Amino acid sequence: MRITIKDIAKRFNVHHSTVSRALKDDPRIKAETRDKIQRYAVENGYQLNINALKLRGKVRNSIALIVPNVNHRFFSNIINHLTNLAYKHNFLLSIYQSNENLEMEKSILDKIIQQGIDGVIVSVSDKTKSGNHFLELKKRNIPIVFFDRVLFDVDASRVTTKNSEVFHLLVNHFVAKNHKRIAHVSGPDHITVFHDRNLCYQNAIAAHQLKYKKQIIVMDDFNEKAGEEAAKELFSFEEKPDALISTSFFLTMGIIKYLNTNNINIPNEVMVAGFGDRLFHSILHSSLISIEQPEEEMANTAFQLLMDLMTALDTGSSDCYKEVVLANTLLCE
Amino acid sequence: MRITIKDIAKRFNVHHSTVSRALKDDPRIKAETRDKIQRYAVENGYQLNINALKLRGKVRNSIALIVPNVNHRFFSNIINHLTNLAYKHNFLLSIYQSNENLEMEKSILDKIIQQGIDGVIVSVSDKTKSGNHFLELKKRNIPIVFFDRVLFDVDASRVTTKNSEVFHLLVNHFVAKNHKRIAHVSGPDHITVFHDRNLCYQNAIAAHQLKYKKQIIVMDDFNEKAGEEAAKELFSFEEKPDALISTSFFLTMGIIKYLNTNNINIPNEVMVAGFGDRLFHSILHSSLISIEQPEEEMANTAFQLLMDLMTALDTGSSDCYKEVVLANTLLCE
DNA sequence: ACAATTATTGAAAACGAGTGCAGGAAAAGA
DNA sequence: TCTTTTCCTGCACTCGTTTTCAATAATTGT
Repeated sequence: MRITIKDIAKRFNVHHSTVSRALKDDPRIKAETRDKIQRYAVENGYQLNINALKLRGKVRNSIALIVPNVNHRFFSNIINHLTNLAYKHNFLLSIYQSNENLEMEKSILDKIIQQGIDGVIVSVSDKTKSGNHFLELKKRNIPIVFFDRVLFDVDASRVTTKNSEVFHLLVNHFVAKNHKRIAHVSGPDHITVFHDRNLCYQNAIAAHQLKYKKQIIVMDDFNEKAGEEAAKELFSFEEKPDALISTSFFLTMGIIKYLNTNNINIPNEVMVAGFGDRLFHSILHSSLISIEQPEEEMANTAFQLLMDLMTALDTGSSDCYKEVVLANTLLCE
Repeated sequence: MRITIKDIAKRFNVHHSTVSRALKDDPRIKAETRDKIQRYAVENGYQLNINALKLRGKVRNSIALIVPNVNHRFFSNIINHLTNLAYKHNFLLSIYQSNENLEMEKSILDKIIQQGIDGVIVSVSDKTKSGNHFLELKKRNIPIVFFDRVLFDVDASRVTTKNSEVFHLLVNHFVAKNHKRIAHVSGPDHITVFHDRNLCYQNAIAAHQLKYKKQIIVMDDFNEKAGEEAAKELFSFEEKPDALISTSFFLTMGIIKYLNTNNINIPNEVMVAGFGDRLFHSILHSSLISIEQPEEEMANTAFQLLMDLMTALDTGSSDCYKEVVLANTLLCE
């Protein structure tokens, strides 16, 4: 069974407060007493009960990371970096997956509040349109950092990426190769990342004065099947595209699958650019163009912003929410 | 700030024990009192402090899942299923990533013990050779279920898969197509899953009385680069293989990349089978053979075994550790 | 030798919630 | 009217740890 400070106290016929002090190297405790208590504690695998500390509000060492799905290179990269950061700073990073499900997201929030989490880094599900359920965190002064898919109706820090340059470069690249019928497979506007990408697509097309403008918005699951169907739809049009931009990795998978099975040549008949995963892209097809998100920088920023919010809590300063916008980059061959 | 039971008590000039009972629908509390307290609690977003309960040992609702890396289809599938199961059973599933790092694994265990986790489902890192650091969990009566990569020197339940049939079928399949120089790219024996696969490879080769037997054991990171190098080594031999079995997804990626860049035709020159991911395999190359692990069944089993261990704790029964071995399956087009 | 200081430890309250037991008030029974 | 029951609520302790304050013992200074 779990050994407590009182067990140790009983063992040496001292008061448990003495043990508490001995274990914390309090100079007031006699060296002899301190040493024997510390030795005994180590030998018997004493671990303090953090619930007792949290009850007294004396500890801040746990961070929750909530993502829609770990099964996604962008998020798993973020997880890798944040895991390392947390380890380095001696925090415990607990990861939660909302499964793109609003009810699950709410349930996770409820439960981590109960557990007494000290800070939250979150990318919301695609069903999340308002941030009401995040207000419970605010009430309890639990700092929030949104990243990638963010909400604007909650006081919190935010890290996002912008695509204005990247879409311009991309369209430039296509046009230079004489591919001017550029289509866009994306997600609905209420998800912030897609909002930006959709807008940037429109702008880039307009800036180059292209007539062709076709956008498929996938509403439900951004999976491989949806990608296949989006491609199918695009190639059922009279004017078929000769360039594709896909804003989600699994959609890209489906698109590639459709193109392969229908013997549509990449990149001669159609050039393809996708958000997501350089590695897979390079294995899948050498001429696939990648739009890369700066995951490491995002993770670093998100972590730093959370630390800032936490120290702001301690020092009592307020109005310390920050917004950081990073730029995505283009990677053609 | 966080509202407590005592705040509510003060508001209505009652004792906090009355509030506690009112919130739990204790029939002894007058309906009128109960209702107004409950209403007030809801309106003010009262959430009980689970640390107070855990301190008294009155609650069991949190499970930790520790995996080497979420960035792996097998593990992310396990995560998906376990997340759903936990949600259904009203548990909080916290996911931790050890980054294939023993020190991190230890640090995670330390911290989740502190947090007061109630049960652990774990697949150990590739650096983990002994289970000493899991004994701290045992001391505290925290039940453990190992899955996939398991340890045998710790009292715990275990879920694994076996490959004896699957390797026989696979070699059969290769031989039937007249591919008899079958090589194996795998990991070191101290990782249980690779131990089984290596053994099954040897057995299957022996059973078919094939002379060709070449095994590349990747020791460090099972990443794409290692796969590329393994393939390079295999094809530097005088007797080149005409069939490959890869036991890790990222190794397969690297192998495919090597084959593609060196214009070695799949499946004519070399047939390839890989553990991992049917979806990616099918996109990568139509003739890729997949060895599929029953993730959903594993997740279900692991969860059930953990529940069993927990109820065993409550009822005081002991010696309830179980071992479940599931079978992997072959998927050739 | 007596006061003043220092070294060392103990006692008790606090954090939030649950619960057995006690007790007062109101309602029912005699 | 008096007793008994029922209803409702309060008290006090518990969990593990920290921390302020008090208290004793030992040591130093004069």
